Amino acid sequence: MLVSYTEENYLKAIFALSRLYNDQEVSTNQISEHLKNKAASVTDMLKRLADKKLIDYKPYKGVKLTDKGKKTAVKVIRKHRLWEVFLVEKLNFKWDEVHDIAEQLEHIDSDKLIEKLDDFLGKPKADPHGDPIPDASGKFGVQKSVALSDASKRSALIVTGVSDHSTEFLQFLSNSGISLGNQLKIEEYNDYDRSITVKINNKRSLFLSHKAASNILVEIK
Amino acid sequence: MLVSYTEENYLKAIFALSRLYNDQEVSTNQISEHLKNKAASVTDMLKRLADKKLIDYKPYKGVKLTDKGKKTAVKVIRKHRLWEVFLVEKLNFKWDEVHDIAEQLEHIDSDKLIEKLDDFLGKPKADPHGDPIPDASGKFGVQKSVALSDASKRSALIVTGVSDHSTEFLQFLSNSGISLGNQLKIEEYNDYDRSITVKINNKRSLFLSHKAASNILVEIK
DNA sequence: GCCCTATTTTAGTCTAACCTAAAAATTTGT
DNA sequence: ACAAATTTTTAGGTTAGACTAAAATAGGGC
Repeated sequence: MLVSYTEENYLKAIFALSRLYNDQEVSTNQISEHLKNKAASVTDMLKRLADKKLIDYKPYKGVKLTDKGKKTAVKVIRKHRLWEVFLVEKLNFKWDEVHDIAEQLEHIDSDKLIEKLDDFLGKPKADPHGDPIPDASGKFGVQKSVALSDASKRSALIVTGVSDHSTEFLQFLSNSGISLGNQLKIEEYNDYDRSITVKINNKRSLFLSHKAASNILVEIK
Repeated sequence: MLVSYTEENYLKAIFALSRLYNDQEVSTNQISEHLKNKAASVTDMLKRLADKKLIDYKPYKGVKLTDKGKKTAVKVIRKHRLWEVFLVEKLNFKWDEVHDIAEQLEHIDSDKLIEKLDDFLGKPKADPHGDPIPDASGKFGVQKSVALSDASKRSALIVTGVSDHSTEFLQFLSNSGISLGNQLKIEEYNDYDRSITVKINNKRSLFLSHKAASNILVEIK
């Protein structure tokens, strides 16, 4: 069965949101904010996706992707990230220019094309933003930790370690309420002094200097 | 003003048909056959394209592209052919596999992408089928190819392209052992059904129906 | 010039994907 | 526990782009 451009975007949004919120059910409003359309339109589409067995949908209770829906979403993500690598490494785009173009290219429908592109690029493991590229079977490779200051904005992150082991820093973390295993999401990135605001476990917000952020290690969930 | 995927396909069809028929007005039926839509749907779309000043449309009298429409059509053709070069030269697709994929890629909307792709490919002058690639300003290089069915007997001819890009036809050519750059010479011309016999590279002889010959483009050596 | 045939347009439907406004269900606060 | 606030769904409308069936127009042959 064919999945439209628009349906793919909904599946991708649901996949991203469910990762962000600990694999919980995703609500209609979350999707509507993410895609910037009205909640009523989302309900409409959810019914269509449920008919196609791409999601499990119980009215008022949110949605989850089925295996079929997850497979479709992951494939779109694979295509998106491979195209981003192509744009940056082969066509010399800057990493912050490629998103909108990849947003279009990700919907090109040809399995043979994806695999040949993957070969051409040398089977890269991550895109230019550091986000992992799932393999042809849909598996994401093991994550390598990066500094929080280098992490990409849209992903859900897990605190895995620190690179400054001083008592002062560890105390600072403790006072700030950050500990190993916490989930972080970058909310804002200030170009001026490279400070950031993060949300911890989807609850509190916290301001962090670049210095602090550069010493916190995270991996993409 | 934005031009949709579907509108681009209509403009491309009108451009191709008007070239095929000496820049005359293109009829509703010609377009409907070319795109395999019903004539009523075509009329519908012609009105929309006329509203957007992409075509000149007089009911019952056929259509012509305006300068704006021609510019849009040529840009789509440029994109299509550049992507075909990419697919064949970089991703190692065979020349008869690329049409359907390029048909999707041609609608990706980013001027910067086209120009960077053009640079990456070394600003090619023709696609893998021998069709010329217009430059960024929309100019085609000189083209003097004619249909094999219209070529004169006895001259040495070089295969430069095809006018039917269907997989079926390209496969047929491949099976018949005809490829770009081959030298052909017309040996016999049968008035009854306008079929011909050609000699390929001064070696093998091959029988070709008028239909096949009319879709092979050659230039006089 | 007029009839016949082929082409083209009009009129009315359909579906996907959006929208607004109103109703229904759920969650929250006290 | 129940009223208020929030979220979600329903109902009904819009647009692009397709369709079928019927009406209008154009063009060729006599």
